[in-house]
Amino acid sequence: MSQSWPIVFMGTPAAAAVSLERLLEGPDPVVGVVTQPDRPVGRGQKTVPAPVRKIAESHHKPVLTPDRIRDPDFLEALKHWAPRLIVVVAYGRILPRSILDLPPAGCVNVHYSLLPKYRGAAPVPWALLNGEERSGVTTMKLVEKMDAGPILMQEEVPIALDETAASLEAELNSVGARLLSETIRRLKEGSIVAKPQREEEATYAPMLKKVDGQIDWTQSAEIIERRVRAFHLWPSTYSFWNGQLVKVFKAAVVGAEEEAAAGEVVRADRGGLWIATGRGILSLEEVQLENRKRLPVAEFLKGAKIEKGERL
RNA sequence: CGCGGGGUGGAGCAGUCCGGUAGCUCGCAAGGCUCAUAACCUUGAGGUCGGUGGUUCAAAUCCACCCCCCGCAA
Repeated sequence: MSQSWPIVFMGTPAAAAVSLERLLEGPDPVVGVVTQPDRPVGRGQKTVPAPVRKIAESHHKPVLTPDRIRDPDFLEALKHWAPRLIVVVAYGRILPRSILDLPPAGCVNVHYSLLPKYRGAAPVPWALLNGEERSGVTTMKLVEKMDAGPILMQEEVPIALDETAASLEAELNSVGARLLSETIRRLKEGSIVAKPQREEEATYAPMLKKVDGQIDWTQSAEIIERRVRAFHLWPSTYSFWNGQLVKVFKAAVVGAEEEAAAGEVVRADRGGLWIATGRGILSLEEVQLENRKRLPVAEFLKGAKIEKGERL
């Protein structure tokens, strides 16, 4: 009954690449892909193509990487592709009205939260940081205001007690890819009624900064442990010892009491590496010293002469 | 040419500046103590010190090049 819809995909990071791969399986043709220009990345400032670009090129799809989203030449090229629908997943830029209005079926966005909660750039870490019990994926129609468009479909994902940003994002990637193709299928058959978001319930998940990862030991052990899981992918949770950067990749709240100042080492032996916090004790379980490998704390303690009473 | 750190017995590290018989905390093996133990005591096995070349009477250590790993940055 419904014919196939030519689709243009816009996205950049690995999370978006998962959705793109799913779309490439059909049934609708991906007629073009838009992603951010390659940028110098990593040690030695090598220029590496964005994940979405790699996928697109391996499928021999035309790719555009406009420096400026309002570039007239880019808009012309987009029109030339004549998409019926544009799919946007973590493209990294706000789209102007000229693009939103271009495809007859509009623009669909995939967002990793249960909108209207956690609008913005970093919904995954913020959900973990706040100790949420569930997250999810929402597909919506794009409007000019960020993540505020009417909801098409939504699916919940429970958050485990030991969930990290990495594990949750992986889960949301696969749910998101599936929900996206489901959303397109139902859009084509006209069986979705877009539901406006309840503005009064909106919350925001702003982009993280590097310094957000630095541990404030006066916070409670429980909160710090959440930060470790929330910032697992980026910016990672860190502190300093002897002037050296120490990243914490895994930690646990210890059910014990100890008289010590926040940030003081209260134990560093076979039993583990325990640090006093503003409330409770945090056991560091996987750490990485600057320039060193990431190690289980038992290994770390064999080489590092860290002792009770020192401060982080 | 973005900045910087590191590769030393199975693991994590010290030793490198000021060349000269390889050390620490563990692990492993055997024995001992113990009701017992991840505890303690003895003894032991295990290393061409990332690779190649150079300097030197002598190189983990100095010089050159190469390989691999990592922190910052993005």
